[in-house]
Amino acid sequence: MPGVRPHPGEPPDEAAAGAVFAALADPTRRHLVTALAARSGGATATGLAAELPISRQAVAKHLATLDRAGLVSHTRHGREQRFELDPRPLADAAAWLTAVGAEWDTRLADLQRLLKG
Amino acid sequence: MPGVRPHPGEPPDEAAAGAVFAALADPTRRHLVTALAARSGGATATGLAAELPISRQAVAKHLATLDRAGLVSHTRHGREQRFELDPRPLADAAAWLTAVGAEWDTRLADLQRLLKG
DNA sequence: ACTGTGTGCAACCATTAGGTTGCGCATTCG
DNA sequence: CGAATGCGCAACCTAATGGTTGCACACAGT
Repeated sequence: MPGVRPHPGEPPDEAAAGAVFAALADPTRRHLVTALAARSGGATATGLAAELPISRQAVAKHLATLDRAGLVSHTRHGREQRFELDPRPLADAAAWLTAVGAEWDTRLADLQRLLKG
Repeated sequence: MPGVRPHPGEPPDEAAAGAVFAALADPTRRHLVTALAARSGGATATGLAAELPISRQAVAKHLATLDRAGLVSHTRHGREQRFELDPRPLADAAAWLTAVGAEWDTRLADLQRLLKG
């Protein structure tokens, strides 16, 4: 199961997490990610653009952004290029989130322990 | 433990997750979030700006952005305004990530089951 | 009462981001 | 071969973003 399984022991990769957050900051990109998550066979830029109100080139740009964040892998198949989701960086982002939440929780616990005596 | 504890049963809040991703897309904002996670007492804009290479107003803008995303709560204390981390929206973002990862995993499993049998 | 410190508001600036159109090239299909 | 389809590249436009400076106002401490 290569999906999202954050492991508390590993220090969160700030750079990778930041790249993922930046990539997922755009609603269109989030839609593309969910669309790719539902198509295990992968999809083409034109195919994805067909179900969106924007042009193919805009989709291609978004896919390039997702590629730079490591969230997508592209394979040339004849004259068409299929994009497939790579969920591994999602784990880095999830790890960052849980790390911050955990830090907060421990700080809060420290504070309460301090107040109680 | 009010921190990050994603619950698979609940459908992920797309809007909240998107707001969190957009908020955390900026490295300065991520730094502010981690800094606030380490200070359970909260911090002021000027205090946070002191340990950053940018102006107080820039920090204030970032804090306002984090506030809009629900990641921070501000309380006026005399003439100074203290900002405190609110980690709850982080759970929405984490839930979104795990949901996408889980979707991908099941799609992949379906595909492999299809190929094998 | 006066001075200093912390905020808030506004104008302004440069860069990035999301999107479009147009064109040229390669590959598949009739 | 010729037509159509899918991509990639480049130029361009607009709006948003991250940052700055300047100023006015409120509250604290002496």
